[in-house]
Amino acid sequence: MTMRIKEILKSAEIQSTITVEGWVKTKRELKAFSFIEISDGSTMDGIQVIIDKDLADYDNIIKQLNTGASVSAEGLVVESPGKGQRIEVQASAVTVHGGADPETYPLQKKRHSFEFLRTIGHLRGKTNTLGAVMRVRNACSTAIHQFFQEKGFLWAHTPIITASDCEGAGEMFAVTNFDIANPKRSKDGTIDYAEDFFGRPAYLTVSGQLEAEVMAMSFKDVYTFGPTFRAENSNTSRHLAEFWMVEPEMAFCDIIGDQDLAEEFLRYIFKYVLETCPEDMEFFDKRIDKTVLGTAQNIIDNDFARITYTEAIALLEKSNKTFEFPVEWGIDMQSEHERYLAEELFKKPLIVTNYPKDIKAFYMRLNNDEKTVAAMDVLVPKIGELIGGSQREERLDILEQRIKEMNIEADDLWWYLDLRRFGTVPHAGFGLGFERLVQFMTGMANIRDVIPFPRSPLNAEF
RNA sequence: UCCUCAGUAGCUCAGUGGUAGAGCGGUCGACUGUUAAUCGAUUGGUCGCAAGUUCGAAUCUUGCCUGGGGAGCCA
Repeated sequence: MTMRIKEILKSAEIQSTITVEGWVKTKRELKAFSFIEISDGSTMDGIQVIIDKDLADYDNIIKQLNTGASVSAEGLVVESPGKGQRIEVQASAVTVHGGADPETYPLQKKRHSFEFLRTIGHLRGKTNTLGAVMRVRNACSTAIHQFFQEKGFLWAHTPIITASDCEGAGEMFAVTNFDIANPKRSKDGTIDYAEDFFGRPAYLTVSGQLEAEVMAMSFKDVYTFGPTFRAENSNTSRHLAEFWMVEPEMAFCDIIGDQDLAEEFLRYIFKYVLETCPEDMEFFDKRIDKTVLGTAQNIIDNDFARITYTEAIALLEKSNKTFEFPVEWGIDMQSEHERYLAEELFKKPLIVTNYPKDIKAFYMRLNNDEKTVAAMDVLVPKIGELIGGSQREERLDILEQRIKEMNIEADDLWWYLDLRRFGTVPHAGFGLGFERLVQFMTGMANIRDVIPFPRSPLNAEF
């Protein structure tokens, strides 16, 4: 295997002969020779290759080496006399694998809008910004696994297809092998799901949490990291129909331990990415959002603010700001409220805990005041809710009571309730929207630009 | 789904009732160890789609489609 360009730029020895493989970023033709900049996605910078006019078939090769063409170039590594790069390659043999007609190749040597790049999703990974995004995204994934593995968490592969429609986290996509124009029907005309593949209605998962709880009851500390699906007709810069979610779940853990983990987790990831992708992070800070590096450092250096929901409402009430949605105890906080707290008041991530029970899910642990539950949201500037978690209700009688109050079908949850019958224990966990994390970290304004193949309403082209 | 703004050359946009424009890109040439090279010339259009008003519509009206921003829902 040949060296990646990142390695070549870092450690190729002067006067050694190497082979560069990649795609042409720019070509600059001079009279006696040409400069070709080649990149392979391993790093932001390309490598400069000099092709001398003496090279066999020079005119034909140069004619093909337009932006986007694929090429292998063998040559001698030399110190670069020009500014802007330490080394360059004096080509001795060049193979063009595939040209890219400049009349029709959509990527130009200039800035493109992200809206336009979304229309050429199959090519946009070749751009500086999307390249940097994908490398940071990769580093985030690695950091997540490394963080949990170092702590002894078990990576639990929770199902993508689920038959329980009681997860309560949003609209679901149906999964069926019926001919949807002609599904099997009962005598009364309704669709007969007993005849469907699973013998019952099935859906794409909206959360792996309930299954993660199952795994935590055997393995103590577990996490999920996989795709999640929401069918809401939601069109915003922070929603996807298919996104990746990270969900740790810890037995013998309360809401305080949950918050501690969330904070340590985010700090670890930011640190890892700053160490492994410094050029990409500098690029974001310089070209995308000037607060990127400051935000990262802020997370690494400072504790998150921690307040209760009740305190948050009090802060909003005395803020003297007029909100579109009026503030009073019991409301579900709106985006404008969360953003005020995170962006203006605290100017850093904050964790809000102990929300009113009526606005939270059935599985969250009821507090002693019997009005609030042990929920926690991590709110960050610009994104809003990055993490949502809770201590889970481990007491069977109270959980059954809550399920009844919220009119949820308890029969479907028999296995979930069994966890409280057989060796129940206080436990807690949270869910993190992976793309929101990448968005927050890179400063990218639209979540569709931090995933290679975004899925959103009317968008599944690539 | 709601509110709002937009859709004109490959890209980014100007043109707001009277002959469709600029910059970038592409092409050709010149020049130069260049680096989003530079300079000159040149190329390029079903003005989102459909209907309507008008002597005349990119421009005004209506409907639809698509995209951006915001909201809701959520991670």
